Amino acid sequence: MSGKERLPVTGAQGELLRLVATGQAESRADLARLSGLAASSVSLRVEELLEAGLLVEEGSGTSRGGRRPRRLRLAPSAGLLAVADLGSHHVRLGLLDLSGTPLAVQERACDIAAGPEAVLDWMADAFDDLLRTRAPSGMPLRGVGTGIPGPVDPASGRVVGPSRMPGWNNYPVAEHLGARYDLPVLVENDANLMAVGEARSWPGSDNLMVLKTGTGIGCGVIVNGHLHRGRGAAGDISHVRVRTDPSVMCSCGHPDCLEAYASGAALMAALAEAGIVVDRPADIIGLVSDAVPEATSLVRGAGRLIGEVLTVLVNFFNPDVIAVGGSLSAAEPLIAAIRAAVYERCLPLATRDLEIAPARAGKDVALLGAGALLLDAVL
Amino acid sequence: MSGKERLPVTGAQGELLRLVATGQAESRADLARLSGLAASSVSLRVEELLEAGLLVEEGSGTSRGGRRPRRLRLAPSAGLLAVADLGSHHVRLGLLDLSGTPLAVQERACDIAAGPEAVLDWMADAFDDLLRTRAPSGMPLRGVGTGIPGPVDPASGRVVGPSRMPGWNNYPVAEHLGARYDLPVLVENDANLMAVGEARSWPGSDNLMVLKTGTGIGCGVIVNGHLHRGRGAAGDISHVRVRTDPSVMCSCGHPDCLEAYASGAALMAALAEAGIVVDRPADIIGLVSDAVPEATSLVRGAGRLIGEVLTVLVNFFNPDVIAVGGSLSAAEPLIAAIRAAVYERCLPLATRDLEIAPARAGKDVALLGAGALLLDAVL
DNA sequence: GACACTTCCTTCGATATCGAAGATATGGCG
DNA sequence: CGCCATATCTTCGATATCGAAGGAAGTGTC
Repeated sequence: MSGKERLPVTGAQGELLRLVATGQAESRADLARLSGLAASSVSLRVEELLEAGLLVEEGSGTSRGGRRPRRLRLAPSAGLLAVADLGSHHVRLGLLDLSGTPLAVQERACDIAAGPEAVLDWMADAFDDLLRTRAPSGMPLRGVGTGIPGPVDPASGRVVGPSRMPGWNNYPVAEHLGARYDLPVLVENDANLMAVGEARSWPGSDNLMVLKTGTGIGCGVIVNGHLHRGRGAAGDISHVRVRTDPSVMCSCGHPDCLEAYASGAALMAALAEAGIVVDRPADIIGLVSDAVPEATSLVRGAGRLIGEVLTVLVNFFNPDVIAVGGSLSAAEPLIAAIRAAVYERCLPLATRDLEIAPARAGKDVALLGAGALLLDAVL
Repeated sequence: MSGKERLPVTGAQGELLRLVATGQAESRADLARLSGLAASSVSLRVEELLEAGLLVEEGSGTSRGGRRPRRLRLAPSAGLLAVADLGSHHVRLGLLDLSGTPLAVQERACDIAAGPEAVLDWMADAFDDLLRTRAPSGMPLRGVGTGIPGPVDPASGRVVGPSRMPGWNNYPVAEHLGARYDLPVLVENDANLMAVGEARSWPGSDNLMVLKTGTGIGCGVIVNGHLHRGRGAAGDISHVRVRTDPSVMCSCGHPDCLEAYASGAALMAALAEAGIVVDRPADIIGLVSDAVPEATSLVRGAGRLIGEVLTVLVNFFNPDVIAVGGSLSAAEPLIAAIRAAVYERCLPLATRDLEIAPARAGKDVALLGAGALLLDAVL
């Protein structure tokens, strides 16, 4: 994160604007309740925001037994956020309004191995392209953010020791983007962005684990409503040792990592050994739907291993929700096996109200997450 | 937690008083920096607190290159907290001033199996006794708190499904104490209190795991400077399945729990099989110091198992510090083995700045933790 | 020891927030 | 339909906070 606030708002105004943008508040009364400010102060600030053209009043909401609230919304002209989710072989790009609603999203092929400068410049060109062709004119860009498929040092916005991003190690991504856009810039691990985005689909739940099951196994953690970064690598579960019979060496140099057995890559390798060749982890879903026994059995085994790792974390962390996303999450046996392992082995107190479910937020989760985090930097 | 604020302080005053009480601030200038209030506002509030007799001005601090600050301290007459740490066979009782400094501490035998009403009434009698004999007269009691060796529902102050506290299940501890003292009452799991107390000895570290190695294995978690409770059972690591050869059934009904191998109770049982009989887990320390090979080997094995469980949690949670306390923590091989396992197996990013060390805060940690949490309810 | 510089704390007018009271709009009920 | 209860929003005087300016009490330097 870098850059400065760009919106002409003072202290309390930003707080109010954020509450409206995130959809938590729809009226002055909501704002008073959520912000803790007096109703009269809210009215004054809202008045200023209306005059500044950042908020608009639009019709009225539903009555809660008394006078109907006058509904407040973010002005469409308040601005845009440009966000991306960088994967190993493709990137998802989007324009969001300040409330985090996507105005335009597209997916393009992109080889991350081309190196940081090429990829980031290409990404920025793609942003400019989107802005030119898909954005209503006169809407200012307020922030830029991207997800990275590897560890990111949140303070510096650098990539730190990525395993599958040759040439990116220690590259100052935020700085590079900041040089092109004089705006708040967000650089964050992709699983973390997914967690932030997914968390918005679980109102009322403040502690979540969000799994990303694809080629690898990622995980983002929301504690008390906020992304937990630890020292920058928090949420990793893929290099945990699992209990298995044959010993397999993981690319990280340790034996028997979860990733070496339960990741999409590992499943594809195992299928290939059985003579079934697929291109992408997502193709495994089709095999499972078609009831190909090898695939189903492998997926179930992966779920069991993931579940066993989760037992430790569920006892320790006591989340409200474990949301399973990523390309493998559509496989029902996967989630079923995870549930079985967790519910069997964990403390009753820890699983009493625990929900283990497929992710709800759809393909744009990471973009939504980037938008949510960027909003904090912009307001 | 229940009861109301008792101190006659309004909003900002409480915040300032807390900063002084916790030792974070010693002067008006400190208060201004830490509270975010303007220096002028701080002066006004401090003036009121001085007049109310809650703060006193006492000499001057050391210069930081300019005028020396006028040192502020909590008035001794501001009040007292009565805190206890209930164990299976003994209880530690203390009186603290509002800054959390112990004025009197004592340990008494006490059988928790006598049931909640008997134990709690006995505890309250002991508090009254301490107040009568050890407290300067005229110092009002401001809050009461106790640690419980089992899970506590933080909202209701009830014990929930304890394993070694017959008769306590679902008992409303906070309510019972609240009926006797019309004051803020705190009831919390003992490992959690220990974590809160220990965290104060690690300034600058916001994410900690604090282990309590004794008869059982407890763990408290501090995330972002605050105790993480999850749904009430967070921090449990004792019923995690470990990789061992012979299968042993744990009292919880599952095979191969960490507790069944690495707890003080398990070590004592294993020593007994080798013909070495000890009374308490703490006695094992002596055996290790005397280089009794069976003891050393067992302790090292326990450390390795604990360390293996911690690898998962370190990768996931990325703490700054793992502090190891409890009666077994004085055994050097235990911590050495934990360190070895964690540093060998965890991601470099997660262990880069991780400190694994014996707990620093001494025997009164839990009492200090209770004081720290109570302070939030009192101010 | 005079001087510049730093930090601490207070004074005082400007500004932001509060809270009680009232104005406005709505649903429910006899 | 009239009236009450409820909720939303505004008005306005009281209060709390701020911030700039300045006084007080140090340190360090020549």
